[in-house]
Amino acid sequence: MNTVSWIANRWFAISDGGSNLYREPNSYTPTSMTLPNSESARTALPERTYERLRNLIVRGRIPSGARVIEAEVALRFGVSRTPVREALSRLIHERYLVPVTSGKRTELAVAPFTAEDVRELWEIIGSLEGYAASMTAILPENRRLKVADELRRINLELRAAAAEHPRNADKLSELQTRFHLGFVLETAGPHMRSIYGALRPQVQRYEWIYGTHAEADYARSIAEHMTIIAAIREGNAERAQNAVITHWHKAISRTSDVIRPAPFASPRGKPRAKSVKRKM
Amino acid sequence: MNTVSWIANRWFAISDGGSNLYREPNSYTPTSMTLPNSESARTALPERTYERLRNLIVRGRIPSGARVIEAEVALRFGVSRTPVREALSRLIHERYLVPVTSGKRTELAVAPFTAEDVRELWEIIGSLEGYAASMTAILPENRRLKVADELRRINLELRAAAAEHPRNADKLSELQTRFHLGFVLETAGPHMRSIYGALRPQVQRYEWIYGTHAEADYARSIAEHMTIIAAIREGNAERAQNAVITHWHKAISRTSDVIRPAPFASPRGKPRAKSVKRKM
DNA sequence: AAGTCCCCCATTGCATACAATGAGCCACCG
DNA sequence: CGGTGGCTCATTGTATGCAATGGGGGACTT
Repeated sequence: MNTVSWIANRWFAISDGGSNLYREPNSYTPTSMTLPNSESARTALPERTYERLRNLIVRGRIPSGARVIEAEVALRFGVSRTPVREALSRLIHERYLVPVTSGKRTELAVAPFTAEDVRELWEIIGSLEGYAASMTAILPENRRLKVADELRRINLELRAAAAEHPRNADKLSELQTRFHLGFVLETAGPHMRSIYGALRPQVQRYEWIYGTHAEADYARSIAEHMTIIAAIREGNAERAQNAVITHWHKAISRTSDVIRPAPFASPRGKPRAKSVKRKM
Repeated sequence: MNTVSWIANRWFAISDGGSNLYREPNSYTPTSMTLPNSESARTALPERTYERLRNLIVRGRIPSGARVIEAEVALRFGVSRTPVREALSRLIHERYLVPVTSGKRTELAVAPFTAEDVRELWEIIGSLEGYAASMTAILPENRRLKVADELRRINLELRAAAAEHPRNADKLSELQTRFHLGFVLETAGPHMRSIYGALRPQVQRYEWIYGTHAEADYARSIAEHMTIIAAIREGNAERAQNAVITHWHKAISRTSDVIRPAPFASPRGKPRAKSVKRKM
C-alpha cells in the first residue's frame, strides 16, 4: 500500500566519463563541477566515487528511481564497498539518493523528480544566490566588470547551445551551472561553497531533464541573466539581489511544467541484481 | 611555517549525555536537536555516532582544536571504526571537523573559532531564516499565532536563563536554537531541514562559547526576538524577513567580540595517543 | 489454477584485517 | 652540544569477512 511506485530498473552499460570507456556522440566534457575545495577532501576514493556517482545522477545516466546497490557500484568502479559506502552516505544526506525500504536495511534509489522539490530548491538557492549576488555587486569596480564580462561570455555560449539541433542537455545544464557559479564563487567563503556545492547539482539535475524536452524555452532565462549581469556591472547590490531572486521565482513554473509527475515502476516487482560477484 | 598552530590536546574523560555515565551539576538535558527527520537516517550506529560527536563539539566538551581520532572514538563509543568513519566524514563535510595534515592521511581536529566563520555563517543563516520567517508570516492566522505564542514562551525562558547565576551555556545555546527552530521548521521542506539542520548547530557552537563569557549580553538579542515575534504575529512577511536579517547582522559584532583569536597549541609537538588498543 | 507458506539469497550493516604513511624520537655523528 | 638520518609505531585508508534481514519465487496444498 505504501509501496514506492517509482522504483525503476537497473542502470547498466552506462558511460561514465570517469572511466572513459565510451563517450557518447552528443557528450560534453564536464568541467568537474566540484568546487575548488581549498583543503583537499578526505581521501581519493570516497570523494572520487561520490563525484562519479553524482555526475551520473545529475546527467541522467542513472535515471530517477533506479536502484543503486553498494556492491554493484563497487564492482563497476573497481573499488571495495567501504569507499562506496561513504560516497552513498553523502549522497543520501545531500538527497541525491533516498531510502526505499521500510525495515532496517536501507536500500537506495535515485531521488524522484517532484514539483515540491523544484519549489523548495529554487527558493533556497534563490535566497543564497541573492545574497551572493548582492555581495558580488559591491566588489571593487574592476573585479565586478571582470565578473560581468565572464558572465556575459557564458550567457552567449548558453544562447548558442540553446540554438543547436538537437540540443545537448549536458552542455546546457553545465552552462547554466557555470553562469551561476560565476558570481557565487566570487564572494563565497568555505561554508557557502560547501552548501552551494552540494545544492547546485541538485538544481542542475532538473536543468538537465529540462534540457531534454524539445520545447524547452531558454530565451526568457537568458534575458533574465542579462538583467543580473547589468546589475552586477553597475554595482547595484539591491538590484542584483532582486534580479537573482526574480529569476529563480520565474524559473519555478518554467521548470515545474516539464517535470513528469512520476516515472513508472518496474514491470514486475522490484528488480534484484542477478548476482553481484566479488572482484572476479 | 604553515603549521596549524591551534591544535589542542586530547579530550578524555568527557561526559557525553549519550552514554549517561556522568552528568555535570550544571547540565541541561538536550532536546535531541536532530531535526525530526521524516525518513529515518540510514542506520543506527553512524547516525547515533554523528549526533553524539556533534553534541560533544557543539557543547564544548571536545574543545576547538582538539584532535579527533577514529579508533579512539570507536573505543569510547563501543563501536567499530566503520560507523565512526561515516560519522567523521559527515562532520568534515559539515565543517565541524577539519583536516590538519598535509599528506594523504587526513588527521582531524575540531574546527577553530574564527571571526570570518561568524560573519559567513551568520549571513548564510540570516538569508535562510529570513526566507523561512517570511513564509511563516504568511501562514493562516491561527497557525501564526500558535507559532508566535510558542516563540514568546521560549524567549521568556531565554530571558530567565540569561538572569541565572552562574549562567548555563548549555541551556542558553539550546534555547536560542529552539527559538529559531520554532519558526524555521514551521514551513521548511526536506531540503531546508537538511541544510538548516547541518548549519544551525554550527551557530549553536558559537552561541555556547558566547554563553561561557560572564559579560555576555542577552538583552538586545531578546529584544530583537520580540520584534520577530511581533512581525510573525501580525502576518507581515517583509517585516518578519527584515527583522530576522537585522537580528543576525547585529549579532555578528556581538559574537565576534568574544571570540578569542585562536586557542593555543599543545605544549610541545603534536600529541599522539599513547596507545589506542583494540576492544580489549 | 489460485492461494499460501517457507526457504533462499541478494543486499545491507558492522567488525576486523591488512597495508601504507609519515611524524617524532632516538641514536649516532659531527 | 647541536644536527641529522633512519626507525618505529600511531593512525588512517581500503578490503574483506560474517551475520542478519526480509522480499520474492518456487513448491506445495486444496
